[in-house]
Amino acid sequence: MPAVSDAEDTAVRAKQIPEAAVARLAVYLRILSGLAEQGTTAVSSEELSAAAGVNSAKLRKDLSYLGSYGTRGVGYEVQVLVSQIERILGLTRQHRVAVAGIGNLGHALANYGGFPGRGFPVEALFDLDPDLIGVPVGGLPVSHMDDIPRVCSEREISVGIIATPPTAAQSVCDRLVAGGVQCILNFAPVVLQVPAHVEVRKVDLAVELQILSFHVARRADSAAGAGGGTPENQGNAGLPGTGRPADNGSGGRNGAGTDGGLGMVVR
Amino acid sequence: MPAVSDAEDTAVRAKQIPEAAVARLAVYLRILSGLAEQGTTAVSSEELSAAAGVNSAKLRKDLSYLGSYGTRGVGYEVQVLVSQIERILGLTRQHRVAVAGIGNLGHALANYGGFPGRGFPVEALFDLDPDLIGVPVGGLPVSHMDDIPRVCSEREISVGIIATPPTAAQSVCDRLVAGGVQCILNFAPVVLQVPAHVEVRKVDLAVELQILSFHVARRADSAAGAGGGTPENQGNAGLPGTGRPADNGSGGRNGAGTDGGLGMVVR
DNA sequence: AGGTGTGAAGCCATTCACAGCG
DNA sequence: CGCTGTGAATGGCTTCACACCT
Repeated sequence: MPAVSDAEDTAVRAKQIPEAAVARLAVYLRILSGLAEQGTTAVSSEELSAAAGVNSAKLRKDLSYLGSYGTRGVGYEVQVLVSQIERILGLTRQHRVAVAGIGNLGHALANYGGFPGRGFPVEALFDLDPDLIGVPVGGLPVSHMDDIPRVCSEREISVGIIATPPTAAQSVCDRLVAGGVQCILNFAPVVLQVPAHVEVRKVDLAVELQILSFHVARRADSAAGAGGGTPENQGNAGLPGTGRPADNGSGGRNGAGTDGGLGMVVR
Repeated sequence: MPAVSDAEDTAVRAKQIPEAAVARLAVYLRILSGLAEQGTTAVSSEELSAAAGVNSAKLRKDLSYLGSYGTRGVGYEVQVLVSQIERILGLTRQHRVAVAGIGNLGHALANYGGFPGRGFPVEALFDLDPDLIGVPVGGLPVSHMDDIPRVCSEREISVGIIATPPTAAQSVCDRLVAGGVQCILNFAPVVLQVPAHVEVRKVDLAVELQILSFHVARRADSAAGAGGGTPENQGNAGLPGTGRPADNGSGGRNGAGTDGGLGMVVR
C-alpha cells in the first residue's frame, strides 16, 4: 500500500464507500464501543458480524473500506476499529445540532440535552409558539423560528433536525440552510428542496409502518393463494438469542410536528 | 393480462415488488392523498414524480408493479392509484399498535392517540415504572410490561413499537412476539432476534446523524485533498422550490428509551 | 491452522429508450 | 401526438470462495 497523507487517504477512500456500508459502519461502531466498555480488546469478523446481524463476508468487506487493520489468523483490535470508523464517519469533529419544532418529538429530542456520548450537542431550539419562546427545554431556551438564520450562524450549527408539521417544514428548512446548516434530518413527511451542498436524510414513521403492513399483507395473501393455513416457523417466542437476527430494509422515513402530530397522513 | 382472482393477483404481484419500491409507494400514497384532498383527479408521471423527488421513469416502473392503471397519452386517476396502493400495502385492514416504553419518545408516539387518519390505531401502552402504570397517556392507560403477552393477545395487537432503553429491548420484543405481534418497529439501538414469521424494522437516530456526519466529512476532505476551497453550488438558500429534491439513502435506524434517553451511544 | 482481505460472480435496483396505445 | 408501460442495458451492492498472511 503506497504512502499518502492521512487527510488525502481519508478523502479518497471515503468517496468509494457505498452508502449502505456507511450505515453499517455506524452500527459496528456502537457494538465496538460496547465491547470496549466491557473491556474486550479483540474481536473476529465472525463475532462482530453476529452481533451486528450481518454475515461475516459483508462485515469484512465493510471494514476493508477503512484500510487493512485486522491481523490474519487472529482478528481485529477493538480500539483500532473504533478509531478508524470514527475517522471515516467524521466523528472527530463536533457537529452542533439545532432542533426546530418543539412539539412532542422535538421535546423528546431536546430533552436529550446534548446527543450522544459525544459528537452531536444540541445547541439551539426553535418554535413558533409565543408561549414557548424563552422557555428552557432540556436546559436550553427556545428561540423563535424567525431567528433561525442568525442563531444558527452565531452558534455555528451544522446539523438541523426538523420536527415541525409538514406545512412548516420547507420554510424551516430554507431558514436552516440560510443559517449555514450543512445537513438536515427531516422528520416531517415532506420532500424537501435544498441546494446541492446540503445533505438531507428523512425519517418517516408512517412509511415505516406501511412497509411493515405490506409484509404482513404479503404473507397473508400468499398463504391464502396457496390455499393452506400459516405453516410458519412459530417457535421460540420469548427465548432471547434463538431467532434469526432482524435485518432491516432500505429507506428510512418518519413524520413529526410541533403541535402534537407526528405528521402522519394516510388518506 | 390474464384473468386471475384478486387475492391471488395481489399475492403474486406483491412477491415481486422490490423493497425499495414499496417504500416509495408509501410516499406516492401520501402525495396522492394530498392531491385528492385538494380536489385534483388526475396526474401525470411527470407531476407525481416531481412531487415525490424521483425521476419519472422510476415512478412509472414502481406504479407498474400495481398493474396497468394509467391511461396512455393522459396520465393516472388519483383515486385509482390511491386504492391500488392501499391494496398492495395492506392498508385495507386495521393494524392495531402497541407502544412499549413510555419515555420521551414513547410519550410522543402515544399522544398521538391513534396513528394516521386511518389504519394504525394505538391500542396499548406498556412501561415498567410503577408510577406510570394505570396513568392515561393520550387517553390510554399504561399497562405493565409483564402483561404484554396477555394484553396484546386480548386486544389483537399486530404491530409493536419498541421505545425502551436498549437493555430492555430484546426482552420486550420477546414478550411482544409471545403476544402474537407480527411486526415490530424498533427505536432501540439493538439488533433484535426474532422468529422468522416476525418482521422488524429499525429506526436509529444515532446512525442517521452519523451518516450525515460522514457526508460532511467526505466533502470537507475531498475539498482539502483537491487543494481548493469549496467550489460548491452555493446559491438559492431560502428559495423554496429552487434546489434539487433530497433523496435519502438506505438503512433507517434510531434509538429511544423509557428513561429519557434516545439510546444513542458513541464511544 | 485459522482468519483476514479481495477479485470475481451473481443479484437486485435504477436508468434508458422506445414500442404501444389512447 | 403524448404519455404510459416495459424489455434491455447499466451500475452498485452482496455473496462467494480462495489466496494470503500470521
